[in-house]
Amino acid sequence: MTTRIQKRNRRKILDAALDVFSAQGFRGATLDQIAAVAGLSKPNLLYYFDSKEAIHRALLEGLLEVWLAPLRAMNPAGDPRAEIMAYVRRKLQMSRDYPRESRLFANEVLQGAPRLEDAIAGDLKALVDDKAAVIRGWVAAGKLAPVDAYHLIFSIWALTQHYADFDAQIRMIRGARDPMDGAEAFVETLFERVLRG
Amino acid sequence: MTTRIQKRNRRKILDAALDVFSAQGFRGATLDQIAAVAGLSKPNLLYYFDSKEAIHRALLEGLLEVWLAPLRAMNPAGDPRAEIMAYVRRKLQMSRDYPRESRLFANEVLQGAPRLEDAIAGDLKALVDDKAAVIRGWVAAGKLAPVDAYHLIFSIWALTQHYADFDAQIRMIRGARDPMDGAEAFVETLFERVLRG
DNA sequence: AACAGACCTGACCAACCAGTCAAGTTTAAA
DNA sequence: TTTAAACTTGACTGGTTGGTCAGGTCTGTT
Repeated sequence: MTTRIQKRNRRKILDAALDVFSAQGFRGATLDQIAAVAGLSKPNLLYYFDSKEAIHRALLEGLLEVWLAPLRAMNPAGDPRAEIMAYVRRKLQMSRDYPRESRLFANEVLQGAPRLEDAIAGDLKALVDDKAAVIRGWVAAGKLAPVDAYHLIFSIWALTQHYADFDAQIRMIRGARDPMDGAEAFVETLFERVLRG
Repeated sequence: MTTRIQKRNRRKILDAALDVFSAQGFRGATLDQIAAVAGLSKPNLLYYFDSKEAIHRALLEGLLEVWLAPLRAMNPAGDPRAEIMAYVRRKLQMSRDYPRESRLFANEVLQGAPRLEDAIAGDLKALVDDKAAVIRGWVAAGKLAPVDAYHLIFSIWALTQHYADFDAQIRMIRGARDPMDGAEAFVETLFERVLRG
């Protein structure tokens, strides 16, 4: 049974942890920082979660489904180009709406994904293999320009997540402008040309 | 005056530091780890470098020029499409040859580029602004399909560096295969289609 | 109001980590 | 071979950090 207070505080902790972990990485983040952002004391954090690891694990677990949802939504029965473009658009929207989540994953993967190995080698790989097969099917049926399915997926990840993950760099280069200004149009045009063949 | 031993040990330290910093980030790396990889004692590291910061700074300084070289080599007097494709190829080659360097930068930028602010807002921005102007010139002269210069450059970075930075993820999904197998062909085809208009 | 359980915290601890230092060993030039 | 400078290190220090705990306060139920 979870109380009203538990719900509120767990949410506060996870939100603060997302702030700090995504900006500093697991090792760089401290419980004191997370506690300060959450507006709670450090021992109180550890009243709700067993350890720093446990907070991080809870974050990743909660996020994984959200993160995979856009790819999962790709419909094998739909129009190939429309389905892929819809996926691209959903991913771009996620970079805009959830940059912290993107950076949390990026930090993790960049450092060898020690805490995501099971999820990536399991669920994620299965999903990608599945959707890659769908794309290969579309190509084989002549409904799509010939394209390597895995690299197509990787390139969608690379382009969409770049805007969230390298936000600091883009800001410094583009100045005050919204870092994603024009990004959607560019990326969509790019993939349209790729899929047109 | 630098002795033979100084030269060898500084090189050993920087190579070990590149290993450790690129895999763990600045905060995650410890001098003990770097010392162990370098095969030297921790006090000995600090005999050659003033601090952990100083090692990191030396790495970044040494790398920046190498990192910017491919873009710098883009020749305004050359053939637009050939110049851009040559840049793409050089960047891909760097992802393959220097993945640790790519991850070192990625770690840094991901965490807000605190130690690279000057370099990014200075040299890098100036170079990108310059080359973006060149690309806009090519477009204006009708020598290149209309394309946003900044986003074109960002997309080249995103796609090429993704293979180095997210290597762990790609390995887990693609298994034993070389993570970059087919990447060159895919990325080159992609940009050829983008530039063809 | 009284009670039980949930919630919260100051003070503390052990491990870790960057950096110091005094005292050694090695190197190379004379 | 001598010698001075260059190099190396075990032992240490002070600060940080994840985590504990005893004892407190708050909350909701009867």
